[in-house]
Amino acid sequence: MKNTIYDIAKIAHLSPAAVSLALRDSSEISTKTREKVKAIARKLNYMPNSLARSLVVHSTNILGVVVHEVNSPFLADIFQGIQEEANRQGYMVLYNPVSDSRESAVRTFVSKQVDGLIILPTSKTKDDIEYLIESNFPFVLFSRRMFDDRADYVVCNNEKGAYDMVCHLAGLGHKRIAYITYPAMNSNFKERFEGYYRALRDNGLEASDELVFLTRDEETDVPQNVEKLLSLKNRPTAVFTSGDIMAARVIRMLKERNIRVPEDIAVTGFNNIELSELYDPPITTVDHFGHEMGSRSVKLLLERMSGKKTGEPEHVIIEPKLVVRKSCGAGLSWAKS
Amino acid sequence: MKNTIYDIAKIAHLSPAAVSLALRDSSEISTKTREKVKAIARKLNYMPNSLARSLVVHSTNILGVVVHEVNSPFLADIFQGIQEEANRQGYMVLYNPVSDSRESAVRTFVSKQVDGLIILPTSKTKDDIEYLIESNFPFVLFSRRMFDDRADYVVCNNEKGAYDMVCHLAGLGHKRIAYITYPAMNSNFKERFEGYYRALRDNGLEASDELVFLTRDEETDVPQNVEKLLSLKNRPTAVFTSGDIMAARVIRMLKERNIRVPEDIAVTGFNNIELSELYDPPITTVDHFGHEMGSRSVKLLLERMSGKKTGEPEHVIIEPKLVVRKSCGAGLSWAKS
DNA sequence: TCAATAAACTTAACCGGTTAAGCCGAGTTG
DNA sequence: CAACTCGGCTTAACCGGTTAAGTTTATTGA
Repeated sequence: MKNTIYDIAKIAHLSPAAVSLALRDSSEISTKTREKVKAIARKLNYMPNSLARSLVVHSTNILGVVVHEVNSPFLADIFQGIQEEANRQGYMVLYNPVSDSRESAVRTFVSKQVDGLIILPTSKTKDDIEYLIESNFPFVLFSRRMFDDRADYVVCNNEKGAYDMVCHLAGLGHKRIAYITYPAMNSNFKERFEGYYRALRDNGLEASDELVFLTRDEETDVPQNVEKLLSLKNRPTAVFTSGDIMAARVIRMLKERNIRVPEDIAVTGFNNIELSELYDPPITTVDHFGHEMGSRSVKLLLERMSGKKTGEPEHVIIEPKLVVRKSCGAGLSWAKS
Repeated sequence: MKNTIYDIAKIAHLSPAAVSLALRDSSEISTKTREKVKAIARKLNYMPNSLARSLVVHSTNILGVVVHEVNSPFLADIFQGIQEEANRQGYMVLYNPVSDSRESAVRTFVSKQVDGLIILPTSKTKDDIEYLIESNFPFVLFSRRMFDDRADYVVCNNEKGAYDMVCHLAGLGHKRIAYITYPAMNSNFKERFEGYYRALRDNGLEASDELVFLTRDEETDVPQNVEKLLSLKNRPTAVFTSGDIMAARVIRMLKERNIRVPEDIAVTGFNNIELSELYDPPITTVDHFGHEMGSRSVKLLLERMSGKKTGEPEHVIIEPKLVVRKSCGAGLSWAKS
């Protein structure tokens, strides 16, 4: 059942090398024997063993993806982008052990001889990335800025995204704009903070600590934060959140308290995950172009792997786009006042 | 930079075989040399080449996953389950080319020498599965019933899920229960149909063609179907949908027409994806236990691979669970009438 | 004390391909 | 007609590990 080129060679009265060449359509073999070889291969249901090939050609056509949080919906379209681009270019994608604490996922990947790595950098991957840089192994980071001067990465311009969103809210007439966010534990959230503050400044709006709400755990902290927000003497009329899921949670919580969204309070999100379009009301958000982020990551990685691109790390910054839907109250009469 | 056991052997004045044994903690090697070898390996930053190993031991510790629709949210928790269980057992997961039409994903996987395959069967995979059965390659199907007598699979009891849901709606007092669904193109949808009808029968309710709405494309067909549904002379008071996303779409559409959910019309879904808990109102649905489906698939596959399980194909049927939330109107007073 | 046994390695074949180098006979050229 | 070219194939080394079988030395048992 398991046939090799040796089996074919025997039947065809050829050397294994000839079979190998024939199967790969080498011009060194006559058309006649090529056909013969292929016919036999077909008859035997022959399947080449990629391992053997990879071992000698030093390439597996596999890309590794390293992420520690797998099920984040904001990763969904990024993965999709990675997949599609990788497949288009003839690569398969191998995902890392989710909770593989025994051993570093990166090491495992290198051992498996993947041709390149696509990594969502976290504090956990720091050592691994150092290792990759040292060993000159091709990789690209995505979604977060890290190792700025030493690594390729493709990220979204989070500062701009947040800035645009808050400007949009300000443009609708909102004076007090709250911000509910994850703590600034990585570049994404740091930059969204900066965008938020810059927008407030540029629009002459007050920036106050009481308008910023940190949530570590969505399930428990969001309710608390919403309560705090509502109890403010001068209640905000808009709340920008650093994620669509968070926005959805906030919206529902407000509605449960009979506060209308967007009529009483506008709520907006970030990322533009599938949910935001489906939600009621549809959530105004900023599209981080995850699909593009994924495909660009792959493209950049492949360029680096091919050796065409050398030297300075390249930093791809994807410009996000404001997606105006209902939850911000755009077009409502009160907003014009 | 790229070291092999030969490099280590040279330095340690040993044979490559000894190094190989030492690195794998074979008892055939003295503790002293083992330590020496490991020290050298560490110093050289040695990484074993899995390909070489796999080539001779005939195992890659990689599982392949074949799906044609990648981004379905109902796959998210299944994937998660597959990942986690696979990793727990020391396997990595390789995903198939999304749109790989050039060549069958299954063939590619077999060529890459994955140890086993987890397949969401569709009409496209029919030939591939025949091939796998013939060549006695270990695989397991999931989510859909197919090749009943010849393949292992793990599926959700869709008939029961639909039955329970419709019974629940009937129990709330609904007399006319509509069903908006994808066409019965696979076992899942077929079974949900059966469950729907059985529940109607068992509750003495009318089953009429005008209550069943087929949607092929959610974006375009759902609005149309909702219109049709609303224009029915005897308007249904509940609509069961064959998916949470569909349910969300229906709910929003109804609300846009100022029809309250669940007060005017109850709407329920299927699968219990993340969205359904977040939605407003939270969607009553049936949990298909995707995570468990994923992990059970892996477990079953590994049993088959190990040779411990032989003979008759095993069919794992996961019992779904009704998840009552708000969208069905449970607890509302009108429902009791 | 000497064969038998065990411990600790080494040798060499092997996994299933690829590929550089070599070989051979037919055709071309000077 | 010798020299050369070249198409078409074979040989053999190689990729980087694993493993069965063999070797050597120390240990044990009778």
